[in-house]
Amino acid sequence: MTTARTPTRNRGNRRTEILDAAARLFAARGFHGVSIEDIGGAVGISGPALYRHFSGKEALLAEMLLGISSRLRESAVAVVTASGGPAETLDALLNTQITFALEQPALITVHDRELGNVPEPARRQIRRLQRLYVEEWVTVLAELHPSCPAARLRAATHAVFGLLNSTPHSAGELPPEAMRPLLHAMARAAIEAAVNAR
Amino acid sequence: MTTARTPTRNRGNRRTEILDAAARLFAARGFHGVSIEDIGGAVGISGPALYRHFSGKEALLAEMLLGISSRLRESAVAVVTASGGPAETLDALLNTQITFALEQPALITVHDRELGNVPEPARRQIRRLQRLYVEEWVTVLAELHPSCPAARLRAATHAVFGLLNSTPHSAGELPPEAMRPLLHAMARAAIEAAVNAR
DNA sequence: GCGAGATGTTAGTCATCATTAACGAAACCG
DNA sequence: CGGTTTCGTTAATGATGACTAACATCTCGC
Repeated sequence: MTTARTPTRNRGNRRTEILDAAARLFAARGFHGVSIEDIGGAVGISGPALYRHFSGKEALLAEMLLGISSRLRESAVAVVTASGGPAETLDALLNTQITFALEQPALITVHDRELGNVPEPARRQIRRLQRLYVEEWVTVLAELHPSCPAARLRAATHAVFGLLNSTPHSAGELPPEAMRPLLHAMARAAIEAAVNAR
Repeated sequence: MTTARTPTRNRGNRRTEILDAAARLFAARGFHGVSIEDIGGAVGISGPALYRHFSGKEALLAEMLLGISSRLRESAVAVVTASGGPAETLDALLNTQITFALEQPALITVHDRELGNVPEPARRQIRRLQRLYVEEWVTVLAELHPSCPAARLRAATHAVFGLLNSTPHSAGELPPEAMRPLLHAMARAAIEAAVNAR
């Protein structure tokens, strides 16, 4: 009915298009605050058509979170293996996380709010990837500061994530070109302070 | 039926008891992920009894967020007016925010996730209180660093909130006695770095 | 002792929503 | 072309959940 849409070249794009729209909606209103109809509407199809692409709402969320955490983890691994010294590695880790936070604020938001709504086979896997991601950071920090206990490094890492992921809240305060070095400098300084215990 | 409960000395406590339980549930599963029945069950009453205390689920959330943001704002005002120099004031602001984040992680979580579910008369007021709270911080920071543009101070403030409010994620990594000075040192260093632009 | 108010309870009601069913049409394959 | 796959559509269906109604009970002020 809706004229000749979808020129068939949308081969695998529908899925990612749906995932993108759903991420925005979930970030804005929460998983349970968004209906299947809302998600479909956001990409121009309506309601149950989603079931041609995903087996259900929870499966859609699971794939979304799995995608985010594995992308993050992969980029961290890439940075760490390609590395020169640990100081440059830390810099690169900061840069990738900042880029992600600035470019995909919706994904960042969903990533640390909605894990509880993922059903169990996938949840464990996502948690595992998240843990591995944190451990990449902790390992690099431990190389830089071997005398600092791991628990403190882990706590500091979480705090830095909080700092960097605050961008969804401060959207619009500064242009991204200014935000990027600001976040980098703040995070670096915070890490230094965390490690130089008293 | 349920024996002789509620010795009548629970005069205004039921409301706050309900608000506490609801905060924990909302923090864990999100506003739409929690039913009226769940909230009632968490305080030993069941379901529609809540309507004896609140006019509805959204009103309950509104009162919760209003309470949080006005408490935060009040404590900031108290700190600022009682102040010696700006440096001590900033320290005191950090301490109150850290105390709040460590002692009431559920409230912190709800506070920056669920504003979108508050209906409109109250939402504006909560936003206003949040804005005023941020401005208390920005004012103090501006006294300390007059040459730094306000937009940058605001962005830095949001980033520091992200850092301090990360405690719900890092729960259990360190005991609160260790967490408190760690967060304080990290936040202080991050602010210094933010202000010493390049 | 007794009406009133406060606080609960259980049984509807009415929406919303995820999911399924049954059906259509375009594109691709042969 | 004719059949199959792909991607949509619009009706059910069945749960769940917010809110209302009708009905106790308990404590108090008097």
